[in-house]
Amino acid sequence: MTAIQGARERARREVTTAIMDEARRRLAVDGAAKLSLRAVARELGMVSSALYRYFPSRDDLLTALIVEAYDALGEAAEGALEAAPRSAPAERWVAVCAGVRAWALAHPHEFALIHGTPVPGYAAPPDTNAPGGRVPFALARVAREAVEDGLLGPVPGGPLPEPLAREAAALVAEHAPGVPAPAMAAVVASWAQLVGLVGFEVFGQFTGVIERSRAELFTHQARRLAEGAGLPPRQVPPH
Amino acid sequence: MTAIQGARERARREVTTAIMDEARRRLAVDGAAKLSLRAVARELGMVSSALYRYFPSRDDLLTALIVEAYDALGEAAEGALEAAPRSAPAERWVAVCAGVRAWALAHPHEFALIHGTPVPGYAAPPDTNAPGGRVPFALARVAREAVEDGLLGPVPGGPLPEPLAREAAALVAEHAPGVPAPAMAAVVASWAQLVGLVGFEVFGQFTGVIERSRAELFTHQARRLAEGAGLPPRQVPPH
DNA sequence: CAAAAGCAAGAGCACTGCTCTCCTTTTTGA
DNA sequence: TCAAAAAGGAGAGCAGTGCTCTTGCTTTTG
Repeated sequence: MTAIQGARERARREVTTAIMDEARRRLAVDGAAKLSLRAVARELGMVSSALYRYFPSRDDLLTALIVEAYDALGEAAEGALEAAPRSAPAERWVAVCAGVRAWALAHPHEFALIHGTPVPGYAAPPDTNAPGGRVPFALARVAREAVEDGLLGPVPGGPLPEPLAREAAALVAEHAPGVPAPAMAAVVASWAQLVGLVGFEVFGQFTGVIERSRAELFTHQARRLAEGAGLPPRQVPPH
Repeated sequence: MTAIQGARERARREVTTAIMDEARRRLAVDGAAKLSLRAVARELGMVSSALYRYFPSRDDLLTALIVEAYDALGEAAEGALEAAPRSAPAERWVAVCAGVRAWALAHPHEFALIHGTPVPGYAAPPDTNAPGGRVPFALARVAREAVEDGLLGPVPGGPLPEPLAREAAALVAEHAPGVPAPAMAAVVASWAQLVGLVGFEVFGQFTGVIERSRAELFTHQARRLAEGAGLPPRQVPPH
């Protein structure tokens, strides 16, 4: 009525976010695989066909939710990074890992959306690449800033085999200048292993194996991943 | 006609395995989420309702496929274990990891079935527990036999925090007598991290990051996981 | 050899993603 | 100012889904 730039555009934004809110809610009930456009529309008091004015297909709604989830997870990781003191790289690394874990446990269905089984026939569009890179970037940033501060120690595990050294060097050049290639390889692998640890918790695969000390096991392993990237523990033990 | 124990029972077995074969085939096409009983029945030249004589619901068919996949993966891991010489525990460990990876890459949809997003509203029945434990058991067996042979070195990472030490000790008592608790905790965590590494490859999350040296990265990390469990590399480097 | 059990077929229910046509409301441009 | 254009909503319809129920036929069993 009074708004600049048209009431219609504003209404469109509102309906769009209402759809995504409801979709996120239904995600937690039925899961991504059974996310139903009709159910979302019904809950919103609109007819299913009207929903196609906002999202051309079910997969496009999914894509929007995926991007949103990647961004939320990335924000959790980056937030944990900012909050940790730069002088203790290993603790920063563990903080990022813990941030990822906490977000995933609080949003299991959205975590499943981005790190569970990919929907067959659904190819993640390039829009998801940048937000999907935020967590590994946060890990790489810990390594990069440790290098800048002269806090990166030797990376255990010996020299990298040839093709891996080359690819790691390419990643270093593009995303984390100054970081040694073995540390970069460790960052990438740690990312996958971190998701593995978190996924086991979120998907309940530790049931009956580890029940009461999952947080401890996780932290313990996150610390070891940090070591693997050349980030020494708080005080170097005398050997 | 002539068979002992009835031709009917034999026919039932044949039809059951034909259904599972076709379902596995369709799994590779449409994925677990879109596995359709009707499509399976259609391909087999039967009507959909007839299929319910063999599997009371779609989820029961899924369960049968899950158990089968767990067993196949477990067999791959155990086969790799048997083939590796007992005198080199770290190499055995890496061999088990490589066996898991190879099977997963060869059967991505069946891997997704057991280590992807759990189907909402579907609780894995207890039948899946035993086959699901075969891979971690294989890893634990490497540690256990290394202990028996006096080949298990010190486990890095310092002492376990209290609740974790207790749970790890319980696992040791039940499944791997003689293995130190820190090594057992490392085994369990390695299992999750192994699945994380493999999952990233199978689900394509390394796309655009690591392309040509995934095997090298994987082996490198599997070796580090072995170290984390107290399995020393082939020759201890002089420090 | 009749009764019982097993199995296939088909119709039907309530649901899904998606398309198309109709109609109303809002925005836009001359 | 007012008609043309764009946008959105409603409903019917298509082809597909999991699953149930009834109807017959065939095999097994007592």
